[in-house]
Amino acid sequence: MSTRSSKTFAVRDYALATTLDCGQAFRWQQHRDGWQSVVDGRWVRLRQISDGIEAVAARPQSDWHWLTDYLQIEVDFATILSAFPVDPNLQAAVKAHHGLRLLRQPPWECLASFILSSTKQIIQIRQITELLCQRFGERVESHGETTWHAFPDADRLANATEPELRACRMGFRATYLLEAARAVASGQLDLMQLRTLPSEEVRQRLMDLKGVGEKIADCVRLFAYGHADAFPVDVWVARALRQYYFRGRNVPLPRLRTFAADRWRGCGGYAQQYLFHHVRSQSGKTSRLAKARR
DNA sequence: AGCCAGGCTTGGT
DNA sequence: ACCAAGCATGGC
Repeated sequence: MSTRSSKTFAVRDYALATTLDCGQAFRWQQHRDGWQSVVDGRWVRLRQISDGIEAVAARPQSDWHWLTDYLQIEVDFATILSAFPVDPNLQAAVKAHHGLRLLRQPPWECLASFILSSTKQIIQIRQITELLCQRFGERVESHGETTWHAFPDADRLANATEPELRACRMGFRATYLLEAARAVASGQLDLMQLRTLPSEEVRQRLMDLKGVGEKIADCVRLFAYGHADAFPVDVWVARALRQYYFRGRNVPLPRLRTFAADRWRGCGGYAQQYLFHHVRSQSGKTSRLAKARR
């Protein structure tokens, strides 16, 4: 078995930049032609190359499973698409963002990040997460100038104080994060065990936490546990659904959820990510156009 | 039921 | 330049 600090993964139909920067994970930073972050406590730099992804770690790795699992590079893209019902709107989104993938994130980091995400915009979630990692995460070995920290584990955060967390500018979310950290650290909530439980039960156990509603529970189901049916509905997805399927009518959230569950059956997760990204990037375009016209 | 709770970015004026 | 809106959860 080779142990080198860099490795090339052959993978087709993988839009690395879009995948890392589309609001499912919050710690990826662009660096020249690549992307850097900490995955499961290991610093890594990724770069899109022809027919694959090149990874550089801080030190030699005999086993890259931590990364291949995170990136889900074994997933066959065509299989995902073939599960979608015929749908011009979704087809347009898939065409525009071909190769956008879902990541498989470590459950605690995912849960904590999305607790911090409530009523926050992506850029702010990044800022809060960065502060949290700098102040509470273990320093990790890396290449380059920047210092990197692991995402702080639940034990560490369970021993933090609410004011310390608030100082990371998370506001009222501090109590929710602290409660979640204590539940996980004490073993009262076993995130590993959730892997083995049925979807509905996972959802319920997550929603038992204060600060975790339907949307955030579904984000964790989708991005950490890989539940293909999870369909988190945030403002953007709601906007996309109303625009594409209800002629812009003001359809209430619960109706949108049942609509999505019915339309995509078990495979709404990927559809949701495409709709989310598509409607967001279109919104950016149209507002820039509106500005340019003036 | 409707408002508030951090705070930072974006968009409209 | 300034000001409002957005954000998605729980508590009052």
